[in-house]
Amino acid sequence: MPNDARFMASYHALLKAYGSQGWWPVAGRHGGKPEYKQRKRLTGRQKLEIMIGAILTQNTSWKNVEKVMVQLHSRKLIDDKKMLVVSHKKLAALIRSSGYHNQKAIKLKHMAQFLQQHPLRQLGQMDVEKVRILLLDVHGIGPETADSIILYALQKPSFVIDTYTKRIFSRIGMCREDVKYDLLRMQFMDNLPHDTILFNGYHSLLVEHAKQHCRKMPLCEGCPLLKQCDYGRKKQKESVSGR
DNA sequence: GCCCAGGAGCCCG
DNA sequence: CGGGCTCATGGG
Repeated sequence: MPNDARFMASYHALLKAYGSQGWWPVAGRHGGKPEYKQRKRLTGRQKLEIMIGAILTQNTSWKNVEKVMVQLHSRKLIDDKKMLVVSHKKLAALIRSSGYHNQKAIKLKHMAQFLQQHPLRQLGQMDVEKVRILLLDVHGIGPETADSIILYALQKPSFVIDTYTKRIFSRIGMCREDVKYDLLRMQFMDNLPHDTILFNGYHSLLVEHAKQHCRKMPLCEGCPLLKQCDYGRKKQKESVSGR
């Protein structure tokens, strides 16, 4: 299969425009306000925090999740065993502001249960695709959540596809709008070196780009991907030919 | 009030 | 397999 240089080219264009975007927001070890920090090693608690955040942020803005994370910290609930003990009612009430709280409370418990059978230490030693299969088997963990956990918590190279990634790459003409998750993921992984830092940085840049320019209603002015974007070029042409 | 936000499960043909 | 529905809160 030929190597498609456009994947790397888009990365460099985004990096140049937005700069290095850092990692998943992880609270400092004293709890408190989450901040973007580049860490070489993560503690087990930080990994668990990322896994919890990955579930809570499903179809939800991170802003809404932040408040919940502070709550969970102060109740000392960033702990898989405690999460299994606390009642569904109490847990759901605590995570209320992240939305879908009833479903997410169930999902968190399933994940905590999963960690009893497969502790982080064990997952850390496994091959990416193998962990992925295990994670996908957990109720509440779909493909994006699984890849987020693998990439950001386990720090292994699994490319995360989200609505932003699909939106950006379908607009620039590199995939269909309704592309299947696993297909787009494979395209990224077939055309990029499998490097955690790269996958992490790339995905973070896509998030930033989707917020700044490639919104649902796109702001094409000053877009760093304009030159490689079908949609942007088409729009430019229209404005030149009058209207 | 409306729209949207870093999805996933379930049900049904 | 794939489309359609449901789950819920908070910010712009």
